[in-house]
Amino acid sequence: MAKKSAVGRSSKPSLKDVAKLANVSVMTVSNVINGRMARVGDEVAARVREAVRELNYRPQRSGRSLRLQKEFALGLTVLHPDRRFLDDPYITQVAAGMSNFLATIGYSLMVNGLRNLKALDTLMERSFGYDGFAVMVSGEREQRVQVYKKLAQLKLPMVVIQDAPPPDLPEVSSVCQDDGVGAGMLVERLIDKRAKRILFAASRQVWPAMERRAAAAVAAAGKRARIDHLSCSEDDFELSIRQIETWLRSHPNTDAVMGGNDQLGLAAMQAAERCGLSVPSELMVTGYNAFLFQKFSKPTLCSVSSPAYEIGQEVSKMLIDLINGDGGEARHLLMPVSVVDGGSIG
Amino acid sequence: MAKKSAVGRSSKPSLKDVAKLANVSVMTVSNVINGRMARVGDEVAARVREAVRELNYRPQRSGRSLRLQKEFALGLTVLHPDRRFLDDPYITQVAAGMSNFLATIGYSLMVNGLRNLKALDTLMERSFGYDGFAVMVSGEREQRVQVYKKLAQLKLPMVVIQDAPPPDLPEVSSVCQDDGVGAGMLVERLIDKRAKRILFAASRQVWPAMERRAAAAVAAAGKRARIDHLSCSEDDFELSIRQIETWLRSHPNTDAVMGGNDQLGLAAMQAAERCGLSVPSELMVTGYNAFLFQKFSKPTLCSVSSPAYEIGQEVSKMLIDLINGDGGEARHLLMPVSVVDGGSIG
DNA sequence: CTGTTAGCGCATTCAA
DNA sequence: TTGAATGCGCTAACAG
Repeated sequence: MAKKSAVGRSSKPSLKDVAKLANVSVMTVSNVINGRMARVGDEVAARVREAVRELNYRPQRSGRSLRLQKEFALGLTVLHPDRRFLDDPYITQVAAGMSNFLATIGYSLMVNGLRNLKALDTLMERSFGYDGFAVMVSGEREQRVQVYKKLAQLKLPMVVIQDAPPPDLPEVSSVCQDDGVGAGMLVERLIDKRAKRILFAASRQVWPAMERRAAAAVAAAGKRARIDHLSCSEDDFELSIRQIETWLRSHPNTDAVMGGNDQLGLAAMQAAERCGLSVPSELMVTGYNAFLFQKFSKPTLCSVSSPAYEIGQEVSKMLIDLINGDGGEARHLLMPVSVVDGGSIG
Repeated sequence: MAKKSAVGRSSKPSLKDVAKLANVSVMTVSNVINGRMARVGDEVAARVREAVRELNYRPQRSGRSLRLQKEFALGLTVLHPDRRFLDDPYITQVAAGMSNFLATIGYSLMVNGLRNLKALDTLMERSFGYDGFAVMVSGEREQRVQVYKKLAQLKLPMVVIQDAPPPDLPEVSSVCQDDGVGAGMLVERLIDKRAKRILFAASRQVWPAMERRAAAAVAAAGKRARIDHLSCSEDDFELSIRQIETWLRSHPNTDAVMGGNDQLGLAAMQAAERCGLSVPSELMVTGYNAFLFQKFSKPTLCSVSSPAYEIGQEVSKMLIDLINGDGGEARHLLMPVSVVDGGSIG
């Protein structure tokens, strides 16, 4: 008497069930399902399709994955201390871009929020359900590098979003938007309008892209204008306003505030109002990324449009190429940006 | 000579590789990995762990899934015509709540945006990588019901978010926030402040929750106040403002505008300003859901706090229970809400 | 054109 | 305490 494994067969129908009902072999069913019609006669195919419909059969991913050694999914991993890691519209747009692109090729998107390095360790001990992943990391450069190195140990195709991979990981690709140019264009506009002293208001939680924007602003200003820096609480909007307000009161010769993103730009608008400064005549304000918020103020915020959605698409394409072995060298994509006009600079 | 299958073994290490290196059987490795220490000697366990580290072994999900007939993942499916289906902060919070809860039990979250019914058909033909899913659907009730019925054919655990499942699907659970109470409380406040005529500004893209808010407002007002309705373009903020502005100009006796969400509340604030109406003395304004936006206006928007994040967590728990067979009857959870004060009603 | 065989990685069962 | 056998659902390769 043969030994019996105790694995209950799935309640879901399998190829075998369909094959039995249609009176064909499992391979024939597989061929029909996967559109290999050259290998199946029309009449048989019809019978198979009928059986599929009758049983409400749908291929099971785990079997296919095991056989083909592919998970047919990509991951999006975000390292951010706030539990609402998905709240940032930037991340949201990247996720939508990835999900929509992947849907066209039968892949899925798995999202992962990690609040700290410990969560990363936990994640890494587990098995993964994807063939490659994109990663967005907040925090200081040193910590970010640590994260990238750790993730690289997974030996999975990986693309870094909005940051430069560390130099000792030459095989890792990246996609960034051209924030150097974006911030530079904003500074030019402000200087054109005779700004001599500009405050760059960043979020306290460091994002690499915001650091780049700040650095680019300084570089673009050169000796023509002075750029000050302030880091503001990110999750407490009221606090951000007060921090900028305090700064404006103690530095009354400030001509403009550049927000590291649109939220901070909006905070600056309100800070100006509390100081009795009219925008743009007495204080100019800019934002960055121009998602939903950009139009929420009056006058509307001058900002820079972000290709975050397109970044999601490009990242996905790069990962798919890497998975299929068409990757070649690591690529570093720089997506163009453009200024979105708004009354906040006149 | 034995036939050889052409399936290349994975480049990733498997239990077999670890077993060979540690000079034990695969089962011993499996037992160590899964913490079944009662079945393994300490010395052997240490040897296994060393081998695991050396090979950088991580269990492969596909094998485990196939064996246990579980995918260890849940899905979040959103039906919304905009490609930026994830942009709404509501969805974002639900996703974060799900993802964070699932991370604690070793599950993953897969997100799916569907722009129309055709995309739904495409999705349904494919194999799934999850054991159950939550669904948020926009559109008219009739279309929504059609979607729920179709999805129910998957025979997977399913929970509807922010809508009532159709009566002929008694096995489907749901989670809603108590928008009847929320909208009612807002109306009470407005009537307390002597509002007689109130405009409810909804988005043109129908969401069931917004319909409920509108209906609850009418019910709460009774004969004490008149509730008018306006549907506004959702993605074009400037257009929303103009639509509300037009309405206010032609109905000067309006006392208050209730926005179906905070974006619409903000649009109403700007429309008021364009009409020269001061808020709240000449026109009161409320929003709904109180995510990021609520504080963006001056005065801040009176709104209703949404437990969207908690909904994400509850939905996940319900789905996990259903998957584990602890489900019992269909449950219909109603999450409490509370009013968030703001200067926009005085 | 259709069927048979084999094995992907894992965990349950039973034997040693 | 450890090992061997078995099969979950699927598809490449080959045989008929």
